[in-house]
Amino acid sequence: MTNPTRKRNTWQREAVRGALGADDGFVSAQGLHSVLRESGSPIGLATVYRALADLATEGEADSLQSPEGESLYRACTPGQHHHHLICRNCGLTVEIEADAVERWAQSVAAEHGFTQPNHVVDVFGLCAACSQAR
Amino acid sequence: MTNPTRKRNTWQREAVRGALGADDGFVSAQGLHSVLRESGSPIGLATVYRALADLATEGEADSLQSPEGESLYRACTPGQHHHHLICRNCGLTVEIEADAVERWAQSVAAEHGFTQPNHVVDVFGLCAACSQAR
DNA sequence: GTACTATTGATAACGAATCTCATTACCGTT
DNA sequence: AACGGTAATGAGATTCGTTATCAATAGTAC
Repeated sequence: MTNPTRKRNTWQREAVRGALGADDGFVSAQGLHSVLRESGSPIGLATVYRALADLATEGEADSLQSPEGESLYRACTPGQHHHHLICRNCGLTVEIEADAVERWAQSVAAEHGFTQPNHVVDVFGLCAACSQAR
Repeated sequence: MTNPTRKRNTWQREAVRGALGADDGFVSAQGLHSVLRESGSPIGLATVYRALADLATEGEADSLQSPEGESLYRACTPGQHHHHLICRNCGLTVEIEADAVERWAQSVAAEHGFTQPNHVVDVFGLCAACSQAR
């Protein structure tokens, strides 16, 4: 049946995946682009945006909006649904489990007749280090 | 001591407050501006942005980011901390209590040494009506 | 190698939100 | 009721993150 080509492997996508995995916090598309360029890669900005969007829809990356409205991305272990504890000063991120919250969101949605709940649960704060530095 | 003037009452602010209270879902600044203009008000867009930002900091309005990154506002009863269940199709909003989630956010932040937790807990879904319409 | 076409990337376009600054008008004071 | 200091307004310009355009490039199947 000559498997129809659906996705091609390019060094650009690998570069984005690699750079995303190398960072342990949330990064913006522009930030990631800068990092890649500074490390010598001639990758284009639009490509970084596209790669990140793809990774996010494929479940290989988590995405969220910073309080300022920027889209931020972070590599994650696929298949796992989890939330984050993020330092609003240095960007340090801790993955947190929230089974209880999952169930709560589901039930609260169902209670009011809502379907396809898509919850946003993230905690921004100051990490221990940044707290002390003040 | 001739109490120094700090805030002035203008019909523009009242108009924004009124329009915000008249809507029972979350609205964008631009949306609210359109509504006001269509109802004959010559209010300016920048003023709507400023009024909404003020209302939000004064605790008279809740604000959140839509999944698309837009800032949305909604009138709320001051002093009460609550979260929302929002229809991503029609904007219908239900205020939900989440004491359990409050405590969870606090404790999870403390567990990891984070201070000043500022959690974002909102559930987007399809309301009963919009679910049926599909 | 060749052909087909998904992907790339420089740049233009878009849109939400903010800034500028001259004008307006609120409000305490006279 | 008029005055004056100044907060507030608003039209337009500006910023900045993100997406669209489209010709050129480069995977992949054959």
